[in-house]
Amino acid sequence: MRPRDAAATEQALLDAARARFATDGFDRTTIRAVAADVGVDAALVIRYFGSKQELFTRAADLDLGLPDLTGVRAGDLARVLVDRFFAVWEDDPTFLALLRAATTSDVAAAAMREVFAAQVAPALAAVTDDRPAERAALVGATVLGFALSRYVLRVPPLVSMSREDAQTWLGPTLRHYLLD
Amino acid sequence: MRPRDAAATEQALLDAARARFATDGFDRTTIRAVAADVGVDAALVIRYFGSKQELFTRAADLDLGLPDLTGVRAGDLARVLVDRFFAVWEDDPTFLALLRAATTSDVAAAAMREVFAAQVAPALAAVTDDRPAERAALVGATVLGFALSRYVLRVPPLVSMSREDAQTWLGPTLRHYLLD
DNA sequence: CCGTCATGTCATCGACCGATGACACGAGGA
DNA sequence: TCCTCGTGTCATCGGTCGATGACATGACGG
Repeated sequence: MRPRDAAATEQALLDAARARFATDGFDRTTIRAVAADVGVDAALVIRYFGSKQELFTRAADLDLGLPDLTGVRAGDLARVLVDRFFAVWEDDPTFLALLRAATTSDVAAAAMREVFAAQVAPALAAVTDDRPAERAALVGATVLGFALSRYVLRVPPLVSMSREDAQTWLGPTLRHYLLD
Repeated sequence: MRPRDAAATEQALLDAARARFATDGFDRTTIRAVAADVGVDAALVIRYFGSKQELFTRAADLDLGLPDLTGVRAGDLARVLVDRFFAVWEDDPTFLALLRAATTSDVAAAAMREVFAAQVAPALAAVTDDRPAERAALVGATVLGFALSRYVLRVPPLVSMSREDAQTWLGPTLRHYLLD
């Protein structure tokens, strides 16, 4: 029996929503399904979050956890970034939810740009001061393209690629965008 | 007054559907809207294509027009590929429609994989015979990430990037994936 | 033991969508 | 001229969704 605990219920709804948004995208995710996953009535979701859009905004709040790259040696950059990549994409459905939603929702696309502007660009600015926004965007595009192909499109050679191989392939690309 | 020409009407519906799918994605595109764009009744769309899914499949049939890369010098590879990139993404809404749909539809994702397998991989196999599938997938991921960031997410530094700059940035990456 | 309020449910609304089948129109041939 | 058939329309169905507001329930304090 679920205890009558609003905070816990709200958290459970956010978790369920993240999972649904990640696998189904924004449009195909229904408030009814999220509520059913948690075992409550759909009306409760609206009561807590006001609207489906607001539920998404709350569920897709994202922290990439990028470390301070100041002083990281050039040779270690790729390893650090690719490690973060796998942590963010494989251990947490949030980014996948955001990506799936961003292709059909302006609000989600704006949220994604905000992640770049607030987290990626500042972190990478510690590595270079030549056209940092452009370089950060290219790194972002690289990461998104790899994630899209591997986790969404499921292109076979990328699905089965080991983390080490990913490191080996992506490393020189990331270094090129950041340092060349 | 539209002449009563089934073939022309069907073609107009396919064009309108491509445009709608490209901007709105699969779910938000309605048969009613496509029909209204052409000026016919929604029932006619169903009569011609059977279902919305089938309409999409017909509309998203895609030809990348990749040239034969045999004998293209390494220094020219990037230019050729980036040229094709812009032709495919900026002059034709088909790929954008496929990309938007692929993030929320297994059928569209499968269609995208098919494009890789049938067009990208064979074309790039002419350049290398060391792990060609892996290399082609990485090139594809690069291209998709750039397109996603530029045309869908509209990340500012990429939106305003000139073709020449795109060439300069992406060139070494593509060469790395194809030749290193 | 009772009342209150937070927590959660139920019934329902209005809108929209994909799809169906019957019907209208109009050009071209017998 | 009239009939036929290709082309397109109309009315409608069944279903789903987000959202709303009234109502139920149960824990906790007095």
